[in-house]
Amino acid sequence: MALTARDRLIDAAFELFDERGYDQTTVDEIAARAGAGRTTFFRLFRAKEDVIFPPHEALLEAAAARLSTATAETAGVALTEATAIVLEYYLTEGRRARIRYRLTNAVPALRDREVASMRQYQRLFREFALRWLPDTPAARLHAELLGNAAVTAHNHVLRRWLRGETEAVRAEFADAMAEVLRLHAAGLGPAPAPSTPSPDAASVLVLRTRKDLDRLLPQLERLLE
Amino acid sequence: MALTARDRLIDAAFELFDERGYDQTTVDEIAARAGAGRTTFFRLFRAKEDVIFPPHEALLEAAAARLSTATAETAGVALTEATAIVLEYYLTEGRRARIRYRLTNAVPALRDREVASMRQYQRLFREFALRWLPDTPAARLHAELLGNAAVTAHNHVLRRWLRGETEAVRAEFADAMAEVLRLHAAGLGPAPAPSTPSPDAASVLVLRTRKDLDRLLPQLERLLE
DNA sequence: TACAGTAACGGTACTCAGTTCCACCGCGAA
DNA sequence: TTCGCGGTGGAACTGAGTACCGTTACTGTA
Repeated sequence: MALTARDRLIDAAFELFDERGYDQTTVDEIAARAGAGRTTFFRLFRAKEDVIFPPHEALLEAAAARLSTATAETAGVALTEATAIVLEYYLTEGRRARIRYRLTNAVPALRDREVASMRQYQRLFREFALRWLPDTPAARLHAELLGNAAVTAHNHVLRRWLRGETEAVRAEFADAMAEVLRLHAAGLGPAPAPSTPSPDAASVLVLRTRKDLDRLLPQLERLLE
Repeated sequence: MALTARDRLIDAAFELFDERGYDQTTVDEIAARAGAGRTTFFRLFRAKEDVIFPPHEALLEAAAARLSTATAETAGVALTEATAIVLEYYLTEGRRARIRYRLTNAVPALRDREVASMRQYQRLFREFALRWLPDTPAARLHAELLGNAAVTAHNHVLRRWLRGETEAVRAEFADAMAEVLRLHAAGLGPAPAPSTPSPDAASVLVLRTRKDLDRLLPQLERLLE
C-alpha cells in the first residue's frame, strides 16, 4: 500500500524544512514535493505549522483513556503513565523529533505553537487531579500546579534527551514524576509516605533488563537499611 | 500633549476588537481609526496580536531587577514580589484586561500568544532559582518546576480575578505563592520542612523498607528475565 | 455494463498579515 | 537656502489561509 497523502506531506515538509528552513519553504513547495495540491494540504492540516507536530488530539485521547481507569490510590501512577504515553510517542519519532526540536528553537511561530499545545495536557491533568480533591480554591490551585508540574517534568526530561544530554530518558522521567508527586503529595490523594506502596508502583521502576537490576540492587539495599 | 501614535493605535485596536471581534478587524481599520498609516502600525508593533498585549519586555526587566537584589535568605520573597510586579500591571489595566481576557478565550491565535509569553517569565524564574541551587540534574528540574509554579500561581489568581470570582487578588496571590514556596521548600533556600527525605533513587522506587525489597525482588527478577 | 451518489482531490481567485521599497514632510544645523 | 535625518505613509509584493467549483475515483444499484 502506498503512503497516504498525509504521510507524503509530512515527509515532504520535514525534508524541506530541514533543507531550507521553515520560513524559506512555502506550502506550495511542500504540496508539490508530496505530489499533492495546495487544497489537500489545508484539508489535512489546519495550518502550515501543524504538519510537523505530533498528533496531539490522539495523544490526548490516549492519555485521557489511561487516566479514566485510575482510582484514588493509583492516581499518581496513572498520571505518570498517562504522561509517559506522550513521552513514548516522541521517543519513537527518532530523527524527526530532533529536526522539530531544532526548528522550534529557531522559529518563534513554531515554539509558540509547541508551548500552546502543552496547555491541553495541563488542562487534562488538572481536571484529573480535581477528581480526587475537594472543590475548594486551594485545591483548584493544587490541581493546576500538579498538572503543570507533570507537563514540566515531561518537557524537562524530553529536552534533555533531545539535546543528547541523556540516554536514560525513561528512568529520568520516572525520577522526575516521582519527585513531582512527592512535592504535591500533600495535595493529592493519600500521602505516599505510608509504608504500603500500591502494586502498580512497580511500573515506575523502569528497569528494563536484568542488568539494570543487578546494577541497582547494591544501592537499594544500602538505602533501605 | 497629544497621545502618541502608539497610544492611539492601542486605543483603536481595543475599541474595534471589542466592537467587532479580532478576526473581523483588519490592521488597516485600526490604523485608519487611529489616524495613522499601516506602515506606522507595523513599525510600532511586530504583529497584529501584539497591540493588545502588556509590555512584557518592560515587565520582564522590572521583574529581573527585583530578583537581582535577592540573597539566598530572601529568594522566596524576591520571587513573590517579582511575580507581583506582573500581577500589579494587570490590575492597573482595568477594563482592558477584561476585554483581552474575553478575546484570548475566544481567539486561538491570541491564546497561543498569551501562553507563549508566559514562557519568558518561566525562564527568568528558572534561572533565578538556579542561582541558589547546585548544578545537578535534580536541581535543574526543581528550578524549572519552581519557575513554572510561580507563573501558574500568578495566572491562577489573575484568572480568578478576571472572571470576577474574587476581589482579594493580592491576598490570594500571597497565599498561592506561599503555598508554592512551601511545596518547593525542599529545593529552594533554607528548608522549613525538616524531616523530608532528600530526593534519591529511593523515592522513585516506592520501596520504603528493606522488607519491601525482599518482597518485590522475586517478582522483579521474574519480570526482567 | 451503465448509472447515480458521494467523497476526496486540485485548480482559481480572493482576503489579509507582514515585508520591502520609496517618496514625502518637518525640523534643526551649517 | 540647502543638506541631512528621523518619522511617516503610500504602493506593490509574498505567502498563509479560505471559499468556490469542476473533476476524478470509488462505492452501491439496476
